[in-house]
Amino acid sequence: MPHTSLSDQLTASQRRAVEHRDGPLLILAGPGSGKTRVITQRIAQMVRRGVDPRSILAITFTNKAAGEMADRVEALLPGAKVWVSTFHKFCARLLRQHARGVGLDTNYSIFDTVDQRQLIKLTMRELDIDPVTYQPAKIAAQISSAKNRMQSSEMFVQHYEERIGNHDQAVVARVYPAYQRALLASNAVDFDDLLLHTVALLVENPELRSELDARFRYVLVDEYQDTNLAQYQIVTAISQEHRNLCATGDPDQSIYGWRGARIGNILRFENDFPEAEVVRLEENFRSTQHILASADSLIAHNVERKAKSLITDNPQGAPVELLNFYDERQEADVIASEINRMVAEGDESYNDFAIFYRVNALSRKIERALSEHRVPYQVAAGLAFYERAEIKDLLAYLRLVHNPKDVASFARVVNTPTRGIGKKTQSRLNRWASTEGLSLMVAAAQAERCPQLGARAVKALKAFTAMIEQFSLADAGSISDLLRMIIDQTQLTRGWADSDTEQDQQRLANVNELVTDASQYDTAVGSESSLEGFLETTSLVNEGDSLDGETGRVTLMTLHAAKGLEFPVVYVVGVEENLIPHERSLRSDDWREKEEERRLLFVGMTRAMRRLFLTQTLRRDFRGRSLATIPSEFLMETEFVLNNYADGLGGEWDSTANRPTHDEMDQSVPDHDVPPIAANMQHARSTKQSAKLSLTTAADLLNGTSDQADIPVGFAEGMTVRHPKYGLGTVTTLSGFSKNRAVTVQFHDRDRIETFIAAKCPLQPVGMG
DNA sequence: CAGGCCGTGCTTTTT
DNA sequence: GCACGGCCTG
Repeated sequence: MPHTSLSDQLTASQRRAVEHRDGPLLILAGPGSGKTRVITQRIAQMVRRGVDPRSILAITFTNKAAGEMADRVEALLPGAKVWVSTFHKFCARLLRQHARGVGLDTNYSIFDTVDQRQLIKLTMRELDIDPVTYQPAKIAAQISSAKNRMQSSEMFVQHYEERIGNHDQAVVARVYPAYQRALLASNAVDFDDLLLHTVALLVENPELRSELDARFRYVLVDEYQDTNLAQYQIVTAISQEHRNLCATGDPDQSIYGWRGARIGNILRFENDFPEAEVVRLEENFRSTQHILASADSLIAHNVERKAKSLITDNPQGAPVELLNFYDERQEADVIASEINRMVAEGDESYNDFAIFYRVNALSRKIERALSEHRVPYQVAAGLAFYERAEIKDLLAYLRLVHNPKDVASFARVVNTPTRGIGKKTQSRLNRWASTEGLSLMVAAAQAERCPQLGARAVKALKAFTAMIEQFSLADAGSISDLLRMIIDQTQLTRGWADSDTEQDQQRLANVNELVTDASQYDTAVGSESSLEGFLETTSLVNEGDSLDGETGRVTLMTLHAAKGLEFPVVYVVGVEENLIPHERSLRSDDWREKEEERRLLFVGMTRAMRRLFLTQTLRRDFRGRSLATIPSEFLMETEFVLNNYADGLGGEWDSTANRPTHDEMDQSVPDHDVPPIAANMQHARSTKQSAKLSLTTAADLLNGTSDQADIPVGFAEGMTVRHPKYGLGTVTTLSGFSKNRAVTVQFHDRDRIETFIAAKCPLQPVGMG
């Protein structure tokens, strides 16, 4: 494609981003603004202007994003050697070359979360810390979060000793250093370490840093709003002399703060690089005007952001609809039958639909309704291929062959399948190996020297090590053959083939798939074939990426998983207080957490191209109990028309099954009344009519257009109130409508924060301030 | 050493 | 409400 016509297809700001070559560049790209296209064209443009492709490094977070970008660059510049990689893969490569610099051997293992947990558990046992009282997963999370703050074990311990920490921190202060030592002894790193070791490498070796700075003269980072401290330091470290750092992202789509991502990194880009050019991509090519206006109105309520407008030439489209249901059963049934109706009318096909929810737990009831209504669907969740037990087992054999010090892999397979090396034997071997200073494999090979072990255990251990030692890539010839050899000798799949349980058949199929993967790898890399390379792809690649767009199925996923995708018709279910915003963010004293929740809903809404439905119910099952819900405070910040199904007049919903009669509803839910917001909008009940309706914000409704005579409105933010039990407090938030109007109070005594239903609580207003 | 029973404790999850 | 992990029994 000649580049004149190419530029013609770009908007003015897109062109500015594409044409920009030297110096820092910040691309603030709103949802659906053609960001990936801009980045890839920019790379192509740079190369056409004489930049050496090998001096360009493009970094993404996911393999999927990296793959897409690589494909698009390849299409524009066939054969160009631009390095497109994920952060973790980039660091893994760098560390292979400089492993010694951080105390590792080049054949180090990469521990995933499961390995990590296992090693932490092992470490805790050695420290005599009860893994029941202190859950390894939680300890692991705290260690990971410390690492995200770039707090080494030494720093954590020091920090802990300087001020009195709590019980958990005392445990972490003991486990963290021991865990790091165990990792080193295993010649292994966890995901966080890949980044941290790289930072250490760059800090401790100024000459390496400047070598990389010079080698990667042009650095592009996608989704910059999701970078954590370590990633930020890596990127900035290699952009000091050659300050051609191009950061792209959208602060409004930062939804991984809880994993250490720092929205501040993108917000302060212009401080870090004062000479930066800033390009805003504000034109949206995805959604209708109604959808964008509604999403924009929501996100405008965030304080921590860069103001950015969302504009589109797309048609106005249908208004965003808020569907109000009696309960989640009805919610799921109506969604399922509505999808069927729209498909039957020929407007849409199943793969045009997506259903998003805040927590995975919500998917179950939707899935059930979809199958009952014969709606084909796929769930974007479940265990990733490489996380399945049988795959991990097989890979652990491979890892142990490659890195015999790998404790997690040893522990995983030493008795899988069972070969008489039980827990007792293992812990005796552990203890002995650590006093003797031997790795587990070496200790097991000379188990007869261990006085605590019985003859049978010794025999089993020696047989195990002898078996592992005869596995070698050189002898097997290829990785797939090595895998076949392992499967054959270990009898890992014994019994599965004859078993008629679905699970065993699935396991067998998975194992076969791994062998197929391996042979594909073998042929793809030819003589370069190495255990290292194969293991690296399997530990850093997630198969969950391969969610298909053309399956003819409705897609279900969490709001987090939805980022970066688009669907013609989107349902966001459970837009209720405590779900989104999630209760945890409401309990937090950090207001930023609620803003992240708002961004999460924003991300969900902006996935929609033509139709967007938000849903809420009056009651929802929560941990086995059915509770009255409170509408999400975010609803008041969006624009929608209400389509009420909970009043028995409901729209198109005529499913006879399981629908509560009015009598049932009266009995079971004393406060099931249609809120005024709904009553006010009863004419909005048919989906087909909605396009004719005028837009109303929930806030408008709340401000008196509706009949609310019986509602106590006497609360305001900032007001001081008295509670008979909790004493004085200050009203921090008001949310919900009508009878669901809720008041959140921060009590002055201690840290108590409580939310009440305004109509029913014993709160006495005492005055303002 | 497997299979069942009970108690616990619950977001999100790019790598 | 359900899933996972630990513990106990056959």
